[in-house]
Amino acid sequence: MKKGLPGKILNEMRADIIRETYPIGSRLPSERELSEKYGASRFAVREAIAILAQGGFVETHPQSGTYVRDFFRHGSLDTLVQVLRVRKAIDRQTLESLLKFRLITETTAAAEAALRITGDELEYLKKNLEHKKSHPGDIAALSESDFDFHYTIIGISGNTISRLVFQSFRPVYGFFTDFFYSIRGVPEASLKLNMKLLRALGRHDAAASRKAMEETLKFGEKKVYEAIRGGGSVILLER
Amino acid sequence: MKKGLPGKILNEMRADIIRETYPIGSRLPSERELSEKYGASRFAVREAIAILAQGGFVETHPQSGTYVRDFFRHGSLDTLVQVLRVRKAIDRQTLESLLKFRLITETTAAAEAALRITGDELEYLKKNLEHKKSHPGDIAALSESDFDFHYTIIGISGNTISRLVFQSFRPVYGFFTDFFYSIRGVPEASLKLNMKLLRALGRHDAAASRKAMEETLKFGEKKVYEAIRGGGSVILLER
DNA sequence: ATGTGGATATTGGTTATACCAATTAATAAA
DNA sequence: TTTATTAATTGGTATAACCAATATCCACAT
Repeated sequence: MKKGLPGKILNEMRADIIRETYPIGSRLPSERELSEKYGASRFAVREAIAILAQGGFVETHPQSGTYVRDFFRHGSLDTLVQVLRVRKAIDRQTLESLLKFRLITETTAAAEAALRITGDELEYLKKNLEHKKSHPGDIAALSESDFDFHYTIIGISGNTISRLVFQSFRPVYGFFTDFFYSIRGVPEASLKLNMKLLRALGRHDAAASRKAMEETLKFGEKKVYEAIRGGGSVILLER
Repeated sequence: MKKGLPGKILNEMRADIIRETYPIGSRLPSERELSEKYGASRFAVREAIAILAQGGFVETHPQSGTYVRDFFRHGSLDTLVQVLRVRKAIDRQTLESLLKFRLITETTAAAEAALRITGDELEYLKKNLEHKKSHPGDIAALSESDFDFHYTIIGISGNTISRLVFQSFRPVYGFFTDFFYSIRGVPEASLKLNMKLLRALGRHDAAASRKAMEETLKFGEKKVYEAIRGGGSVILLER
């Protein structure tokens, strides 16, 4: 994250854009006005705008103004993640996309990982689950371990693209897992499924690993869908 | 892409970092030195550095300097794409990752698309292939149509994540397709496979669509691997 | 009343200069 | 040799100013 004064301005402006305080297509106040509003110099504002432009949130027309772009249309994965961060909500279609995406990429990753995993890597995953086991009530610890567990398996699978995509979601991953692990019975059941997966990886059994990952993810899907049943088209991610 | 003077500086500096003219971990020259080197003001340099920092290429330590980060480790998908743009080369592992990734995501997308595709969308894809057919020798046209064809199908599938990931590769997609369509016999064979896929989509046959997409992508893989056989660990993407 | 041309104010793009605070390097003192 | 002090360097920030292109508005001619 960007630090300092320009970083503060950046965050505020980005939030204003995402919350549509500045609607798509509208013109932002001039740099001079913005600098006055934020009590900062024009350059702090310019730096923030430059980064917003890079991120696909605005586009600048010299001698005319800076305009809000359709960031859903022109944005990247990082844009989506930033939108999720600010809104702390996800629409149903994007949630379904995400869960389906995880299913196909991570089951494949598990199968690949089974063929490649080393003793050290097995040991690392084992420690990860032990840590989970020893912190049954600590949601934050469970969340962090969960990310690490899945990220590590994708890393072992060797697929650079999947790894980078998964990495992109790190800033909002906790939104989902905090919610998930707060559901009664989930930490225990989840740990059990993780251990099943770990054993399959230890046997270098690709088919069983794929199956175990599928079970793990489908269990997660099921619990999440149950919890948000009737939640409308937009699902809040805040606790 | 960033325009103007800061944009020029940004591109040069990013290229220098990616080419390891400034090695990972090293300190960049001071802002004052850089501004002199590029014949620009310190602010133009600062704007460029701010964007580089946002992209995970550098990190700034006040009163000490700006240092090159390990952008492969901390970077996102966009980082990888920018690296490919500059290097015009891809290592074997990343190429394999990319092809495998496409296979699992796009076969699934084709199956989903078959269930959702509308008459207008079918018509659009049909026109796309007709355009391809009428420009048999025009590599640039074939490349652009190819991206559009696959991107449209992913869009129809409704998976937002897959769509955003595919979108991220747009800036370098041509590197691959320009190479691909230059191979003798490929344009014709590829078109034939695309048409088979289109027919399957038209019948709303998910299984056949998945199969046809698989054939299309595996044909591409095969041709690419044949062409780069013995090409070492790094494959050049330049023509 | 309407359309047109041109003066004027506004906007982003860029530079120059300056000061601060913290870090680092050089230097002097113990 | 070690420590304490000083000086130079660095990124962070602000003010002021000018340019060139754009948008706006008003006077003028139709």
